[in-house]
Amino acid sequence: MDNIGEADMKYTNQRVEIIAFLREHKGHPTVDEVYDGVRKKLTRISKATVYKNLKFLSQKGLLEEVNVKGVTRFEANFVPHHHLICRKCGKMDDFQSEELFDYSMKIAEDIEGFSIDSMSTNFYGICKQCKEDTING
Amino acid sequence: MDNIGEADMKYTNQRVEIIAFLREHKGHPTVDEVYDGVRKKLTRISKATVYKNLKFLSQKGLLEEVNVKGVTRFEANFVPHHHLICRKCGKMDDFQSEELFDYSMKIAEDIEGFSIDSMSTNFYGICKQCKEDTING
DNA sequence: ATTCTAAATGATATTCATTATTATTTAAGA
DNA sequence: TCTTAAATAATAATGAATATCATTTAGAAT
Repeated sequence: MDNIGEADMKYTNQRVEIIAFLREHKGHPTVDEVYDGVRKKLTRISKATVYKNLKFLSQKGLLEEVNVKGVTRFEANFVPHHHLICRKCGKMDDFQSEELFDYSMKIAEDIEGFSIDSMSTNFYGICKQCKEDTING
Repeated sequence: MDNIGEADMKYTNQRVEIIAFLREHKGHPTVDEVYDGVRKKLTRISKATVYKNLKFLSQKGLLEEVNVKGVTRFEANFVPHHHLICRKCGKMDDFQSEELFDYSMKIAEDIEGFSIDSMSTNFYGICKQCKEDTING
């Protein structure tokens, strides 16, 4: 079995496939996208199982839940990273910057009343595709 | 009438009160909290009107919509700021740092394919209250 | 001030993402 | 292999958010 963590839980095919799918698809899939993807390998999986496991695995710290424009998405990328979010289409890309991470965490040291353990920056703007769409009508 | 922007729209009592409420309550209220608050002044306001206006005013750029732990919240704070988010209770506090804003936007200049116009940092950790609750049982 | 009308509201119905329920199945330890 | 708590599949239930539509109103025109 592929090691997907040491948490106290059963390593069912459903969980293994859900995590594998998210590791192969970095584009912050929605529940339905995970469901459709995993169903190619486990044709009989229930959508309720996908919902329960995405929530369960997020609580266990094996996944991360994000929300853009009211849509819930999931990712399994645990290298500290930031997000580029398009105001128009809602697309969310990852963006790596150790420099920004380090700087931000240093700022966080001075914050009182909150024990900060991680951070992530959201950059907002318009993606290349949407800009082109606007120009071309 | 208090100036709440120059957008092309009717300045109804409902909209004025919703914006006023959010300016007086910086704690990122939920739809229900806005509804309960505004109802003290406009007892006959419909919750559908609150929903419609929160969405409408967000699209007009007069409010901002945020999501924590699957709960939608709104704010009217347009001074650039960051968020302190408690992993346990979901509380979201604002945190100001012009320094961090400037640094991040400078990093953003080098990003290609996205025209960045704003940013906000989310810091994750445990708030004072939750830490005390953990210690005291 | 009065009239006019597109826009907004209130009340309610509807939608649909998410959660709960429950009988059945299964992972993993004895 | 046996045992059992945990997980799954199928489906029902919930509830946040949206749509519908008759009524009202902000703001412009007369």
